[in-house]
Amino acid sequence: MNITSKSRYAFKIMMDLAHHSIASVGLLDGVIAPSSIVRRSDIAHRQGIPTEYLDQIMMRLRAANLVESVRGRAGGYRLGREALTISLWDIFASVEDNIFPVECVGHGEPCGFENSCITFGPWAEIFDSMRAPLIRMTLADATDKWADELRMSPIGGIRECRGG
Amino acid sequence: MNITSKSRYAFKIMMDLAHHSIASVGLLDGVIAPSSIVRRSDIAHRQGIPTEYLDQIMMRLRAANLVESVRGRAGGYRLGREALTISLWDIFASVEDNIFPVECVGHGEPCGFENSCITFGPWAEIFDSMRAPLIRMTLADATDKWADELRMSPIGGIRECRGG
DNA sequence: AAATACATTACTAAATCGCTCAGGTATTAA
DNA sequence: TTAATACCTGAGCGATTTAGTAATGTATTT
Repeated sequence: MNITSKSRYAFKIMMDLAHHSIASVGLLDGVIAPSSIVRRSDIAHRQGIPTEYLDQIMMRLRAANLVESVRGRAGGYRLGREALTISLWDIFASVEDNIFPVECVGHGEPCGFENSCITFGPWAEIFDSMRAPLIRMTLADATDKWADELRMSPIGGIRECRGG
Repeated sequence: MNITSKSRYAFKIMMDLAHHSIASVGLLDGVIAPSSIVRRSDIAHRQGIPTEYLDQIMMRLRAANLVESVRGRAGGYRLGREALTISLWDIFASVEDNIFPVECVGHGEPCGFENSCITFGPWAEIFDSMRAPLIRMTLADATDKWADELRMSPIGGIRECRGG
């Protein structure tokens, strides 16, 4: 399962958006207000992502309907649907080019050696079992479980953190 | 979880050795005969791995005690311990340089932004949950479950299969 | 119309991957 | 003893991918 910086950044972006969606929920009793729009430059600054690189990642997230964009002067981004319905697999798969490092799994292109390859059978099960927890864990899970860590300062941020 | 061709080859190698270990089991009633020694050139030929590249992978597998080598004219390799005690995680981790694509997980080196990083918490759980099935699945599981696919012709093999 | 946002394509330096090459050491059958 | 065959090690290299820049264009709002 190939997870590159695109996935790391995409995850940060979605967590940032989810955090700001939460902040705008429940303004009226029982009413979910529309998620507030977050400027891309704010996300880029807070999460330490080069703005132009963030654009490329946003393009993919948008193509997968994971985010919605609002153009114009007061534009920005918001979540494309509820955080509860967005899995980490959705996020990673939408931005990675080759999330399956084994050709015979995923693309569906037969390599022609299915019957003689000693490891053809196992790989499908291996990736299924690795993908399962990613499908199970949602963006809402992540924001809820690590809510304490979501205290993002409006300025500053975490530019130098190359990990998460 | 980075899985490159080193893992793919290593998996093939271990499956090949496991298959030939099985073949030498039970020669005497209730007695496990020592695993037969498999020549590296045979493995390379059967599994379609460049011999010199196989050497490098074998070096790592040996360092992790996943294989034993026997030097000399009739030398070769055999499993370092029972297939039942070798997990896929053991195999992949032994040959991959950067199996964790996120720096703050695995190496234990703090990046210094643990308290402000929005995704620091989730990554540890994500990788734990992806690693778990790899730890759970053993080489013996793979050989048992896909025993039908283990009919390896002594000559020929599966050189061209780039996937598994 | 100016400001600010998003959209898109092309390009590139650096790192990694997959593999080759060259040479070495150890062991044993004959 | 010696030839044969195995394993061991490090350097190097082209192709690919990654991560990020740059330049330019389009859309919307104040």
